[in-house]
Amino acid sequence: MDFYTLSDKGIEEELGHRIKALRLRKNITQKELAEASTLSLNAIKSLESGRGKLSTIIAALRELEALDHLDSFIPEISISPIQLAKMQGKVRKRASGERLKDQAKDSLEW
Amino acid sequence: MDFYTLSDKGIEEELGHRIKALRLRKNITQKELAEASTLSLNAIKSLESGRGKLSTIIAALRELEALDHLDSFIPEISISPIQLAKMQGKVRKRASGERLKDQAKDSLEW
DNA sequence: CCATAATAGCTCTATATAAGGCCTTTATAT
DNA sequence: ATATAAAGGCCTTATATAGAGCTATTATGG
Repeated sequence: MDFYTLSDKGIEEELGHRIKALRLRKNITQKELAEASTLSLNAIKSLESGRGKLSTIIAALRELEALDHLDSFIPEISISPIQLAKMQGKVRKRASGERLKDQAKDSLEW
Repeated sequence: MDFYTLSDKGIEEELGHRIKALRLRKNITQKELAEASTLSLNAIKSLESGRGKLSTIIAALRELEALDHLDSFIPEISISPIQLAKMQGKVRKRASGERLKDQAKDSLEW
């Protein structure tokens, strides 16, 4: 699925549906998931409709045995050898240099 | 990385760091990211320290051109042919049947 | 078709995040 | 080494989620 074609709200709903699907795959109720993850029933309901905090999502995914998906969610950034050489092995901790105009931020060399 | 070895808080921090790395890869400041995603500077700071709402994460990832990662975050569930046959082609909308005891929820046939 | 349990949908209160501002710390360019 | 700006931290107010409880709807098993 291409998330770029969806609105933010659309993405939230899609992710909520997927969390619900994970729960149904294990055939457990919202109430059971809530108790197992020490979240409220309301938090689970909200999560499955696409709303919630990161901490809530993580607690639920742990019970659903789906934490491993988080790794590909926001992958570790690999720094290219070229950049590493340019930086003389030092890792950048802040954005710096001339601030770019809106358009120019795409297609950066790395 | 194996998230199951981390605490919920540890996972939150790791994801925050990764979002920060995504931003630095584009060499944009927290302020620029905030303005581009119509979020507050505070929301970006919180996000990079591991706190935030799902809607905030999505808005930020859109600007960071990392929305595609969300697809593997919580993947669509594939229903096994065996289960589909058992259900006579009907998709389950609720958990049902005997409620299982805590332990028995693992290793479900699907 | 019926009984029942799962879940959706609401209210109210408590708590956390979001927004905006200000000050301090520190990475980076010169 | 220094000037500067990015980023961290803290404060206040607004807003959204979390928690608890209740009723209404509806999928599911019998």
